[in-house]
This record gives sequence, C-alpha cells and structure tokens, in this order.
Amino acid sequence: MGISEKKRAIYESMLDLVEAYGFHGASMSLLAKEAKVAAGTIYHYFSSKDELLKELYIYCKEQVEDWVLAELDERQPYKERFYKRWLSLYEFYTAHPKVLVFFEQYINSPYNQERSPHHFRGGFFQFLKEGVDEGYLKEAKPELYVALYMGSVILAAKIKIFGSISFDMEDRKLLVTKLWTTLAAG
Amino acid sequence: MGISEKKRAIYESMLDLVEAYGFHGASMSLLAKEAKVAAGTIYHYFSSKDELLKELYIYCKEQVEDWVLAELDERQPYKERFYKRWLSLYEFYTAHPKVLVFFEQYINSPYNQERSPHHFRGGFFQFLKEGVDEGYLKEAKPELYVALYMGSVILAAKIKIFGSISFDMEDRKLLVTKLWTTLAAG
DNA sequence: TGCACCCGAATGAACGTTCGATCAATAAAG
DNA sequence: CTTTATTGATCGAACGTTCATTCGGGTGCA
Repeated sequence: MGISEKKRAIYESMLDLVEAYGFHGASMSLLAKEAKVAAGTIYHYFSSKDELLKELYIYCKEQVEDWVLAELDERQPYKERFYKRWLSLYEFYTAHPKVLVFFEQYINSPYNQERSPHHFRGGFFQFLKEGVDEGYLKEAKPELYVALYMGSVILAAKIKIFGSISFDMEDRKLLVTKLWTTLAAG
Repeated sequence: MGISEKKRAIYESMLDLVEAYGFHGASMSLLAKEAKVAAGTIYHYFSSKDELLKELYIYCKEQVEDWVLAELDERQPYKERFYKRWLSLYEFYTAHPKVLVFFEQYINSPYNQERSPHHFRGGFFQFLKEGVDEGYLKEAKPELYVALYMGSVILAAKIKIFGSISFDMEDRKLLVTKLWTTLAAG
C-alpha cells in the first residue's frame, strides 16, 4: 500500500525547504504552502514538527537503502559489491542533494537522539564488518573502515554538489580502487 | 590586542548552544543568558544573528588553522607533514566537538553562501595540491584526495564524538598510514 | 450516520531586534 | 583639583512579527 500521497508531498516539500532555507527556516506555514496542504492537515499525519523530522529522517534512510540494494546483486563477489556500494551511494547523494543536506543537518542537531552517525546500524556497517570477519578486508576495527569508506563517499558527493568540480566515472572508479587496495587483504 | 572578552564569551556560548539545542534552537535570548550579557549588548557587537553566525564561522576556521599550524614544522619532509596534519585535525575536532558540530550544521545551511565545504580555500587544499604538483602524491585531481583525506578525518572524529568507539593513537596512525600508502607516489 | 480526511483562521508563546535609560571612564573646561 | 561634557559599553523591558499548534467546521465515502 505504501505511504499516502499527501504524506509524501509533505516529506518532499520539507526536503526542498531545508535545502533552500535551512533547518531553522523551514517553518510549518511555509511547508503547508509548499506542499499545497493546509497547516492543520500536516498535524493529521504528524503529531509535531519534531516527529515529522524524525520520520522524515527514517523515510530518507529507507530511500538510500532501497536505492543501494536495488542495484546490488548479493551473489557477486565481495570486491564487486565493495565497488558497487560506493558508486551507488555516490550516485544517490549527487542525484538527491537535498537528502544529503538534510542528513548532515539532522545528524548534527539534537533531533538525532542516538547521536551516532546513521551509517552504523543498517546494512552498510554489516557489510564492512562481514568483509573483515570473512577475510576479504585486512584485520582492523570496522569503524575505522567506515571512516574511510563513508567519509570519502559523503565528501566526494558534497564536493560535486557544492563545488564546481565534477568527478566523472573514471575519477570515481579510481577513488574506489584506491580505497579497495588500501583495505583489501592479500 | 585580540578580540574583546565579551565577543569571545558570545562566540563560545553560541557554540555551546548550537551543540546543545541545534542551530534552530539557539535563540538570541538563550544566548544572552548563556553569555551573561544583555540581549541588546549582542547587537552592539553584531548587526544581526546572521552576521554573528557568519563571524563565528570565521572565528572557528581560524582556530582550526592556528591549532594545526602551531603543531606543524614546515621544514619537515612532506610525509611527516602529511601525517601530522591529519593527526592534528583529529585531535582538534575531538577536543572541540562543538566546533565540528557547528561546522557541519553551518556548511549545510544557507548561511553558507559560498556553499563549498570550507576545506578548500586555506592551507589544506594547497597542501594536497602541492603534494601532487611536486610529485609526492600520485597524479590525480587534488579534490579527490580531499575527499579521502578530510572525509576520513571528519568521520573518524564524529565516530569518536558520537559513538562509544575510541580510536587510540595506534588506530589513528594505522589509518593515516593506509591513507599515505594509497596516495603516495613511488 | 459515522468516520477519516482536510481546511484555514485563531491563539498564545517565542522569536529577533530596537530603544531609551544607565553606567564607567576619560577628556575638557573652569 | 574639581566639575562638567562626551563617549562607548551595557542593560532589559517593549515591539511587531512569525512560529508551532489547535480547533471548529466542512467534505465525501462507507
């Protein structure tokens, strides 16, 4: 059944507003206007602004996971998946800059209760952990690899979005290759 | 002469508030209370909240640069400086989490007009560019190296701050070593 | 009739900012 | 050596605006 059309409009409009006016400037009245919905209607779906933002965060997280998993073939060898995941993430974030901007503002705000960067729970941390456990990656704290792997995806995407520099597919593959030769065992 | 004591109190209090309540929750009245200053006094030093935040950003950037440069010996070989810069940055951000949190929220908000991550102007980008130009680092777009280098520092610091995982000096050196062997020429 | 959905004006709290009143200190005048 | 201006820093109550949220009423389908 999926989520209601109105709800989706509210989510997407909120992302637009956060991108345009920042976390603080994204008011409920603006949101109502942007989503073409009455102010009260928003409160039919969400009990408060805080909750809306929390649910928007989950909504975005799911979008990322879905995107990556859709492109991923679990039967492929580890190395292929290592490449694919990085490239998929880069593509998602550069294709959806507002999600990246929202994430960055959300994570570093007190809305984020757990306060740990979101790239830990979920499939992604497991994937790197699995790499270490099964001997594809050199023995080390998987968190350390998260720093290198996710750090480079996110910053590369930000550079693309904010800066004028564009990384073509060759650049991206070069970067992942460097990452792989650094982390891979054997 | 340096900046006024009041001004510094306002800066530091604003960092505290942004860390505790987020960008949106850091109001001028709270700031006045926190800095033990009347509301009007803030406007003696800053023409608006926007300007205060912009100047706070510059204030923080200078702090980072000063910290790194203070520990750095320009006469040392490139490789040493490559290590030192990463470790200094990690130490600064983990010692001053509120600066990191403020940066992340500021950069991704519309206050940041230039919209390019701040790690570009300034000494870092030059340092990596210099490495490529002078043949210490393998030929590639320096921006690509920024993604790997800064991305890993920032995310490692965030993991330390938010998560319960702590990277000891050995872990950190291991990470930089991986970084070096990946980027270094020859 | 009932229930879920939707509306938008109304509400009080909170926001950023202003402003006239002090205060302390230094300079000028007697 | 006092007294009187002048200045910049500081205060906090007050202002108009905008905010998140509420509420009473409407609409359409079961």
